[in-house]
This record gives sequence, C-alpha cells and structure tokens, in this order.
Amino acid sequence: MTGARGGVLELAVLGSLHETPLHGYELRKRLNALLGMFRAFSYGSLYPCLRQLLADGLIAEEQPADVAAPLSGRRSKIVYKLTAEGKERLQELLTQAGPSAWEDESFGIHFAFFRHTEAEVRLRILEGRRSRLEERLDSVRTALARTRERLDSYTLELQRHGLESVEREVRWLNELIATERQGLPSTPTDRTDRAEKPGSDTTDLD
Amino acid sequence: MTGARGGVLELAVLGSLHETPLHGYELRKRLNALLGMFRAFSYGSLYPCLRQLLADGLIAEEQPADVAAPLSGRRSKIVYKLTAEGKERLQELLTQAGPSAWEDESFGIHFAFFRHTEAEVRLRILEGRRSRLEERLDSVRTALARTRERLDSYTLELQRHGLESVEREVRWLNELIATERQGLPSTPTDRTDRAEKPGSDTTDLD
DNA sequence: TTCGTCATGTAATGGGTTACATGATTAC
DNA sequence: GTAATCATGTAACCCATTACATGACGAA
Repeated sequence: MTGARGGVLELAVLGSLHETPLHGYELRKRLNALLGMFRAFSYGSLYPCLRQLLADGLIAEEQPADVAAPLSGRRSKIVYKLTAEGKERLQELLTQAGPSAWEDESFGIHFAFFRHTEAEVRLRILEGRRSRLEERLDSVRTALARTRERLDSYTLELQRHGLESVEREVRWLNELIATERQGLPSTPTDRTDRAEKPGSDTTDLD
Repeated sequence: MTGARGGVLELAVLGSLHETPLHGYELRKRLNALLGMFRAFSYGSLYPCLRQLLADGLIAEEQPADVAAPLSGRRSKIVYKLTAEGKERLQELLTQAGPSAWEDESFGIHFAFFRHTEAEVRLRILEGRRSRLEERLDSVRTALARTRERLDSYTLELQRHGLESVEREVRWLNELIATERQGLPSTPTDRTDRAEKPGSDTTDLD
C-alpha cells in the first residue's frame, strides 16, 4: 500500500485532475511547476499513488475513443480523470481545516487549491498556519534569549535568518488574512455554532 | 536498524555532542532550539539514533563517577560524549561538500556546525546550495512564464511568495559567500587540482 | 498527592525516495 | 540510427514519526 491515502500526494493529484484530465508524466510536471519552490514529487511515488486512487475508484482512465485519434490498439499515455467519488473525496480534503492543512509539508498544496475551498475554511487554515509559525517563533526566541552569548557567529546568523524568514511569512499571512476577512462580511461576533450560512458559496467544484 | 547512518540526525547528534556531553532529553531540546525554524526531531528518532551511535562506538556513556554526585546506584540520566571514532566520523561528515550538505533537509544542520568546517568546504557548500536554489528558480520561472495566464490568483500569489522567498535566500547566500571569500585569499585563479593548501586551517575539532 | 516536566525507550507505520527496468516517440 | 525526452512502472530501502508505555522527581 504505497501511497494514496493520508499523504499530500492524494490531494495534489485529485486537485490537479479536477482542473483537467491528465496522464502521470504531465501531472508530475504540473505539480512540480506548481509547488517547485516547496517540494518535488518523484515518479516512484506518483505512479503507485495513481494506481491506488484508481483502485479506490477516485479516478478513472479516460478513453479517447472516438474523435481525433482513430488509431486503434495504441495507448501509451494513460489519461486519468476524476470520478464522482473522487470529487467528493477532494471536497472532503479541502474542507479539513486542521494541522494536516497548515503544516509545512501540506500548507502549500492546500493553498494552491484555495480557489476550490470555502472562504471560511481558507481563513481557518491561514490562521492555523500563522499561529503554528508564531508558536515556533516564540519557542525559538525564548531559547535564543537564554543562550545567545555562547553561540558562534554562524549559529547566530542561522538563527537570525531563520527568524527573519518566518517573521516574513507571518506578515504575508497577516495580509492574506486581512484580505480574506474583507471577503466575508458575515459573523460579526464569534459564533461557536455554525449552522447554515445563507450566501456563503465559494466552493465551485462542479 | 532505525536511524543512525545517513540521516541528518547523525550529524546533528555528533555535532552537538562535540561541543559538550549531553543526555538525550537535553540534546533534543538543544537541537530543536538550534534548528527550530527549519525542522524538529522527536524522541522516537533520537533515542534509537543514540543507541545506534553507541553500538557503533561513535559515542559513549559518560560516568559521573567521583565528584559532586556521590549517590550510588542512581543513574536516570544517561550522558553521552563523543569518542575518538566519533570525532573522526564527525570530521568526515563535515568534510562532505555534496548534495547531502546543501539540500533542504540537511543544509541547516551543516551550516549550524560551520564553525568546525574547513573554510573551503564551507564555500563549496554555500555555492552548492545557491546553485541548487537557482536551478529551482529557473525551472519554476520558465514553467510560470508558459502558464501565467490561466492561473488563479491564489496559485499566482503562492508562486510569487515562493519565488520571493527563494530569491531572498539566494541574496543571503551571496552575502555569505562574499564574506567567506574575503576570509581565504588563496587560489587566485580556479585550480582543478587541489593538492596541499598550506595555511588553510580552521577545522579545530581537537 | 497529584500534576507537570524530566527522562528513556519501543513497535508499528508512514509517506516518500532511489535506483532500476522498459519501451514509445520525436528531433536531428 | 541514435540520442533525448516522453512515458510507465516496481522493489528495496530510508529516515523519521506517531502512539504508546514506563517511571523518577519537584512543586503546589
């Protein structure tokens, strides 16, 4: 059971395939173009993942069948498309606003598909990531304060650069959150129960 | 065989223990304070790693024995120290200037112990990382140029932020490299053979 | 005496990579 | 016709995590 459920790949594949049907090779290129700054997937993980998703019925092979390529018997590319079940599963993944959405490995992928994510979920993910980073800042800052003197210049420089990067990402998140907030003028005060919300559609997904 | 050879942990442990003997719990705290912005280790990987390193003879238990704690039979903390072999191994790890030193997962740890790394090796690692990042920039930039139009605003923003972060790190590396170069006024032109280099000591390590 | 944190460990699992193997198609 | 790149796949391994289990010690 190498690779479909639980990993980031599942979302990455499902999300990509939702936009348009693709074959494995092309899918990988797109993914690495999309997330290239953060991570890169290899074929060794992608193909087994596709196989698993196929077995689970979340994706299906797409037959070119009739038009534009009448050659028979030739099928080297295997183009996959999302099934109805697959769309459901994708929706499920995109609705989860928990650590699995805002940790380092997964945040980028989730963000990349924000277009298909509900506005409220987007906000909670952004805030989740921000507080995750702030936690990190706090713990490193306090640890640093206690030991700053006995650190060599390289270690110090690493700390400085690390802090700066994370602080920068927090600022970036702040801006995003502010923008998102303007988008949803509902929930004036904080509500613990979240029943129906009349005009809050942003999901698209079909 | 969970965990000692090959991983980043080996270097992290050996490097930390070189500065001062430590027990596992404290070691982990230090490591996570040192590298907290980049990654975090768990006990589940640290302890098995220590066990392995102990078995390999790279570290040894340190007996408090005589002074300052005369209570007998009590030994809840297990303090480890580097052996001669361990120091050798550490030196070996710190001399490797290859992908294993400048990839995302490992660069931080290598940088953190630059104090114990030869000046030339430092330079090659910094340059290696820089060109690694530049490769990434290139491939993402070209891919982006071909598909910019059909990208939604979230994807675009992710790309922008990713590019900016990496560009920023490249600039940081540029500065570091410049500083390093001032430190070693040898090799006026590029030499393919690198035989002895008389006065290039910075290693310390005993 | 109970709670937090210090302290050490193990088993199961996980999610992905590397390296390998194969073959079709395109460009020169 | 041969080299590059497109395209698909598998087996072995890797490095670390999660979750669990245990217990000592200090402070409230």
